[in-house]
Amino acid sequence: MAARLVDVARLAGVSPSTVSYVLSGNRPISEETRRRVEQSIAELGFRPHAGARSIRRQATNVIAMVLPMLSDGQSRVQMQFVFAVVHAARAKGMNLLLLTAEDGVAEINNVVGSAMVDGVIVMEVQLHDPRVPLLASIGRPAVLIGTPEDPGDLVHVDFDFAAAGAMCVQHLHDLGHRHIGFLGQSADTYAREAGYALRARSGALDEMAARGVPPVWSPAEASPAGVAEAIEDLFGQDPELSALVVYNEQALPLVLDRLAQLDRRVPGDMSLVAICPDDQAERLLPAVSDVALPAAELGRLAFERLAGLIAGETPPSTTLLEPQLNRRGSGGPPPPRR
Amino acid sequence: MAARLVDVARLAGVSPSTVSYVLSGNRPISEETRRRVEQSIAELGFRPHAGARSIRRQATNVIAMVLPMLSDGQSRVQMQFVFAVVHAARAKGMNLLLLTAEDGVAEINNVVGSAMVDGVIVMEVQLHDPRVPLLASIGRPAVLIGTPEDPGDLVHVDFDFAAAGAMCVQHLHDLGHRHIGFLGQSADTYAREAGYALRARSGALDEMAARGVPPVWSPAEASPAGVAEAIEDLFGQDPELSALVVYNEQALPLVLDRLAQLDRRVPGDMSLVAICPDDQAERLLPAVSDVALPAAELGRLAFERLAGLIAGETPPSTTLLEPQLNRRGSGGPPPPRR
DNA sequence: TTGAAAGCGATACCAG
DNA sequence: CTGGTATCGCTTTCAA
Repeated sequence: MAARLVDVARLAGVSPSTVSYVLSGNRPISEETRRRVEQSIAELGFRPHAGARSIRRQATNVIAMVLPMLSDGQSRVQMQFVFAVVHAARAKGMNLLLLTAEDGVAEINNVVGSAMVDGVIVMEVQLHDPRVPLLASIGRPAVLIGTPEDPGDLVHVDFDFAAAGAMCVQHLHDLGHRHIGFLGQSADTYAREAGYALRARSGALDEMAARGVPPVWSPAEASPAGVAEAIEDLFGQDPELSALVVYNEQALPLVLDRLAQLDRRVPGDMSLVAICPDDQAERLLPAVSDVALPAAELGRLAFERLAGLIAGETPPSTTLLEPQLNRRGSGGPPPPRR
Repeated sequence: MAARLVDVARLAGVSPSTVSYVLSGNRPISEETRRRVEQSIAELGFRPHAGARSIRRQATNVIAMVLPMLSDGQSRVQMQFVFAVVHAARAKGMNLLLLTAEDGVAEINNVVGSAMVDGVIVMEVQLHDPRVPLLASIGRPAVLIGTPEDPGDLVHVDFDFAAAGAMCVQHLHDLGHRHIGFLGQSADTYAREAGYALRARSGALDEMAARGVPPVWSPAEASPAGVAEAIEDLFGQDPELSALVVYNEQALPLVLDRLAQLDRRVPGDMSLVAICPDDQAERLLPAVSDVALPAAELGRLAFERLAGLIAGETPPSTTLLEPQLNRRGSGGPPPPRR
């Protein structure tokens, strides 16, 4: 039922190869012939069969992206990665296949092994990630979003989370704060060795240490109870806390709520800096100063690196986006001693 | 480099057809032969070439999902659709190809026309959606999430937004409220005739009318300023408002913030019911009563319908999930007259 | 229970 | 500038 290339050829009165060359542009075609062929293609609504094509070409024009584990649409950041990649891919006429991390290594093997995709983007890579050696060994184009402990030669792009954490502390310290807490991701994020979480935390804690600020931190679940607990924990460690670095996009609004409940005004009693997507910090009350997490940019970048690899280029194996601070209403000088 | 079927055959000392039959199970194979073949497959790490396979089979085992326009990961609901579909698909060994709505009808045509995918799921269908007639005409398996004005025979799944809107009003009215406002989606959502937005709104407004409640509503942008404006607008229309139906997941936290700013306590001064994903309402302070938007379930359902169509079944062309109310802390009796 | 061989739909080399 | 045809990797009929 679907028209095939031979049908087009017949209708246009040319040979199949000619039609193929009109399609690919790999050989000069007379104006007249091209017109007839294109006319026939339109008339029949012909589309080259992707599968048939992929067997002779060495490519499918499809790339795969591996979603993070347990992903039920929780995190905005992850979504932004995905959307940025789809859009970048579609803009270049490529298609995106989504894989879930649950089946992990096996699924990656499947889609690249069966030549379904030309390359793979893996997000949420962990410090010791079994997918990393796999990707290294299959030797097909692959890009990591995130930095494993040992990336080998694998191309990876990342945000400099350590610098981001340090920058937050530095900002608050510069405002005069000498008692700063770090409110981080959920405990199990650290447990599974998510690089971004570990690096942001140590970036912050190291900077605290370097500046003589007592290093205080707590993980936090993104629920009212979890946040309340984390904040209590932080104050327990240092009752003089006058500033918080929050790296937990989901918990951020709850942190504001909780501080309000505790009658700590932001920024009057407590200053805040977050590491999170910029539009998210901007929308809060008060708008929160942040080190913006450039998720969309990272996604776009990851795609570009992958496209480069597929095209046979040799992109830089490491790219680290530098943090930038956006000052908003949530930071101020520490309150006078009570 | 990648092992091919013939390589397996050679190594196992059998003919290619035998290998193929071992793979497909379409013909009895002696235990001994099967063992040798499977051994060879494992040894060579052989995976059948998906493209080559798709040209003889009538299927690719891949389905496409069309993302909404302008989607930058804004909406949780949309994400949940996507994740639900990927997971459902992966669980059945199928793969998901993501398309963006920007390239619209053309891209759908491309991927199904070129036999890249066995079927398509379209989300965020609008009342008059050009993709609907297209899908109807190509006659390939397709499922809509959402209900266009004229779905024809197209299989679609949806949440009963009209009933949801009505249920919210009913709940508040039953609590004693006689002045209820509806705070909806952004103005342009209505402008582009998003079915869910229009139906939820008219469900609510009709129910208000039926109960003698003055029908009051306002669209709202999901920003502090937008929400402030919408709330002012609502009070301008009816200063006696004691309850709000909020159908705007992104604005919901901002509504709470704004009411707090205006010194209206929830639920003391103002009752609230939201239409939004349940976990989102649950996480607020106070936890918000809601009519849960079953995004994940809709996504799963959409996939199942599509899988049915691909398998040659004839699933019901319409499926409407019924709303359900979750009572939480944000609803109470109206305050005594001031 | 197995093998030989004819395709599937498009591409690209070899000729002209 | 164009045509014939081998070929890609797998499936499936036909034959044994």
